[in-house]
Amino acid sequence: MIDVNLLLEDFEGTAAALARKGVERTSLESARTLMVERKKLIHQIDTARAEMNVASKQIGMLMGQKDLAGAEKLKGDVTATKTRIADTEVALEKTQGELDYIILRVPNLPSPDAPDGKGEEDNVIRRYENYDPKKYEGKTYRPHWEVAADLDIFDAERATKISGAGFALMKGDGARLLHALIAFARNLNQDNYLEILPPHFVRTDTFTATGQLPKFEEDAYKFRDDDLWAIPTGEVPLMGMHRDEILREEELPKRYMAYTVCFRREAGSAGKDTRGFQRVHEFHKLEALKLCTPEQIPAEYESLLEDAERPLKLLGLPYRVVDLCTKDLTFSSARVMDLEVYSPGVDKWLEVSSVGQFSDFQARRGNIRFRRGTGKPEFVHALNGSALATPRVWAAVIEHGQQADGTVRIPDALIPFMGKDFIRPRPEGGC
RNA sequence: GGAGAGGUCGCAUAGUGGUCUAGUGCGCCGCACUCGAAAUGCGGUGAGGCGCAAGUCUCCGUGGGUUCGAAUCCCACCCUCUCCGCCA
Repeated sequence: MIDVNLLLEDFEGTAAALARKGVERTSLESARTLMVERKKLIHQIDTARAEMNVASKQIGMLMGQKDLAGAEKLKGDVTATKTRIADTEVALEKTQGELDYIILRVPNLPSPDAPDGKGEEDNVIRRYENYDPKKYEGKTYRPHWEVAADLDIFDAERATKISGAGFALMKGDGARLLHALIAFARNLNQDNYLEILPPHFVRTDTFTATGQLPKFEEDAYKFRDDDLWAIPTGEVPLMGMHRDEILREEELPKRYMAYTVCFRREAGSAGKDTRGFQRVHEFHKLEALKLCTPEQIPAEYESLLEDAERPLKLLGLPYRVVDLCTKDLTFSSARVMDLEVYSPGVDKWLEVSSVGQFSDFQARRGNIRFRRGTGKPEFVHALNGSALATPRVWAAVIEHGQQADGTVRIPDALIPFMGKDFIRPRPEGGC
């Protein structure tokens, strides 16, 4: 959530920044009015409570002096004050509820550096890497699901048989490729990130603190008998780790990575990008996340972007870096660079990583702070991105490595993790 | 899953209805003493809200309840420890 005090301290500036994300000025004005009302009510309640505390103390003194009549009289006064407090509290609760409703739906302020725009078409392509259009001219590239089906390393029908639509099942070298990709990426980052292997199921309070609820409730898997949710990304447990903590400035930046399975219901996206391996309910991902001070953001963001690009470079995949415009930024992000790999099989650019700055938007929700010396706690700033997301990178390796004879060439960098240089059809009867 | 014990201001502890606006020790910060340090002494030492400020309100695992008044009593839940049972 945003800092609500911004609405009182710098309403015009805040409204202008949020307008770049398409936020209506009227809802912000309502929030500001509610803020003023809220402060007024809190002041009334505090004053009344102070009266009550004094009176209660006097009652204790009178009782000690055996002045029961005096005590009884005061009790009556306190009861009246209590009623008044209760009434004001009801009003406060209502005001707070209305304020929360608005504020929880206000997106993060975009970074001043983020390009202006009205939608996807205004995103700015910063650069292309390893991409030469001529390389694909006059050549036929089959989509990954065809190549994979012929090699029998991916079995969508049986995945559907056992779990329903939207699930993947990998076989033989397909499964091996997935593990190789993850191991490869973990290796690349092992010196710069502390690896965490977190739980995949988290409690409602964690899910709420990291901003998944209420917004993504429809897209999450919930357990029937326990208060647990299946994580849609490793970001959830990683952000949850330091919830309600005050870190020391010297501890920052914290750099974490976590390999997790990610679970998403993808409700409402049926039929969209669903072919092959592009959108599934369960996939594997290595997530990188950093917590830092505001001053550390530029350097940490740059290195995070490099870390997200490195595997793509080493795998020899053509990709481009897309600077998302204000309107295309997600709810909680201030700045995002999408990494999109070119898929020659479908002639499309597919997002494989979103490297984002979230400023203190998430930390405020999760109450993650740090302290400079003996100063007041401040909220930490968060950055995160996929260090490697398997479904799409897996597909890209298959498409780019496909050979005329139906085999798939494994990129050199991946061979040590794959244990072989080609994926070939399995011999009949062999394992 | 069953039985028992317990969760207090960074750590350790005290506190069983009214100077607890939570005491003490350790740690930490400041000052004094010192050439400097140790030791010692004195003072301070959490988070959040409201307020220009003085100040004030809330927080003793969480949420309810009883009471004029709750760390303290009652209920539910969460977590930790010990023992028993069950089980990869």
